Amino acid sequence: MVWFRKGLRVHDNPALDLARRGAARVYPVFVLDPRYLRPDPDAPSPGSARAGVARVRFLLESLDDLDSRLRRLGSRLLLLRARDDVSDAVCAALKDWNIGKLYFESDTEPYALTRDMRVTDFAAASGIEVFSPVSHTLFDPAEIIEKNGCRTPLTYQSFLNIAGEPPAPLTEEYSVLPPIGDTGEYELFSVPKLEELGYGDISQEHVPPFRGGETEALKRMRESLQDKEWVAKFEKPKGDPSAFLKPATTVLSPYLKFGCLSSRYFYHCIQDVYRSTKTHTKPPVSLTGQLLWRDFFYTVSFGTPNFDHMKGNKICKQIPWRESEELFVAWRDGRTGYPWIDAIMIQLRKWGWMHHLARHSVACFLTRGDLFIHWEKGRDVFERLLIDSDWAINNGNWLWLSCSSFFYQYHRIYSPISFGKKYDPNGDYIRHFIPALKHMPKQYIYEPWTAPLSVQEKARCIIGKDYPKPVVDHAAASKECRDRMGEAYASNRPSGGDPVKGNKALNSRQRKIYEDAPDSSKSKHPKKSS
DNA sequence: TCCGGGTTGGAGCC
DNA sequence: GGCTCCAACCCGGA
Repeated sequence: MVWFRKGLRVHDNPALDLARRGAARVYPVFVLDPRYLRPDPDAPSPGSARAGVARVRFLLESLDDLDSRLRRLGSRLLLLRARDDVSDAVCAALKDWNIGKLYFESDTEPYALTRDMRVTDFAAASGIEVFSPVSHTLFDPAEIIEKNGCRTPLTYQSFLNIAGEPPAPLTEEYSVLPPIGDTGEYELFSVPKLEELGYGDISQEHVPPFRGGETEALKRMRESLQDKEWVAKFEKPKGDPSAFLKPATTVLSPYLKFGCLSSRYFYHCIQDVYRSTKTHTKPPVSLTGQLLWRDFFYTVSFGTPNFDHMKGNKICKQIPWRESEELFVAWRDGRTGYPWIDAIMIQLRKWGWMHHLARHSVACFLTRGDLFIHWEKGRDVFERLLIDSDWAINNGNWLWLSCSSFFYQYHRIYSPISFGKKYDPNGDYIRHFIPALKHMPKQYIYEPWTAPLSVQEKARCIIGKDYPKPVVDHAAASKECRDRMGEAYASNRPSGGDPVKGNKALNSRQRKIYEDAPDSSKSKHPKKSS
């Protein structure tokens, strides 16, 4: 049996390749997970508690495509439906079909580790051999950590220093797979339509411009790599987050997330392009650098207990984030009154994808920039709605953007007004995703509350009625956030609670008293005074 | 203990 | 578009 979970592809699929070499009959299985798919009527948008309909749609398209590709090779996808736990369904099929060898791609996410452990325990007890190759990432996270003296690398550079060159992908193409075995009494489902999954009326839901599946992934990759100069000059931080008709990146992330595209194959193809150009950019900003970032976050997340939480997470700054359901919901639903922020959140809701820097803008705004709301709240929204949502990368970037880990320059705050304006002064991106602002003149489109009433009337958009007033004043809110971050950092300093050391840092209360003192401005380094 | 480096800030200047 | 300054963070290596 080949058990598909991620890795929804035929190319560079070591689990599938090992299975076809090792058996006369192969059962390619995918189990629909009710924990992932069960409709949640209380969710803020159609879908399950874990996934919005855009990502469910992408998954179903990917399964459909995988099934067609397997059928072309004389096989097919055997789709099972778990009643509750996926591992139970796999174990039942292993037993009922009398399987001798089980192959699946290794998955390092906590949910997957628990699920897979149940299956491997059952297999061991039943005398079933298990093969679980690493092929979702360039490297094996466990191996990287071991090479680093059993310490998890916590900076990109230290990760690069030990990573080296990734293994080559499997490139052998084959025209036939062993046929499927006897499935006995099992009812074989075809891939369901989204409409059949019980998400209610989804006819009004926007269909994202990205279609799931390996076929689409390979096509998209080839199109991206065709422009060799673009590939060679790619610098991630220089991309335009407001570009939506033709995004500034490859938008291969959803395909990498589901494994429709092999990261090793993609890396290999980029290297091919580099060989044909005189010069090319390098990590961290280059295209290969992006794949290495992905592996970096997979490695750190694997080596860090409670990576997806602030509490109990050793690498995460403990910050007293503020509770505000009202502000949180305004952010989540694209009603902050800052058009740049709201347009991005609406793009997320509709497309399940936004440019990386757009994600930065809204993540900074929610956390350390303006609202001072917990990054875990934002993480949950992204995790549910993004079609490329990936546990390691999503959590890693929320830690980054909230200045909780990896990145600490909390005084660098994205302006919800000027950051978008420098890429898109006319506000076309905003006009596209927020129709209410379509006729707002460009000089007011990023700050519509400053438009005179006559202008608002002419644009048929009254602020406070047709489009919300800003929920906070950015200048004041960001100043307050900076102060709060400074206090939180002071409390996090290891020497903060140790009275023995002479150079102890001031805790937040002491610091406040110190800074309120009349002549505090004379010393630039209060923490050094003893 | 010091110093250089850190994928992606903003504002003002040329 | 690129430079500098702003105010100042943490980490890793020496």
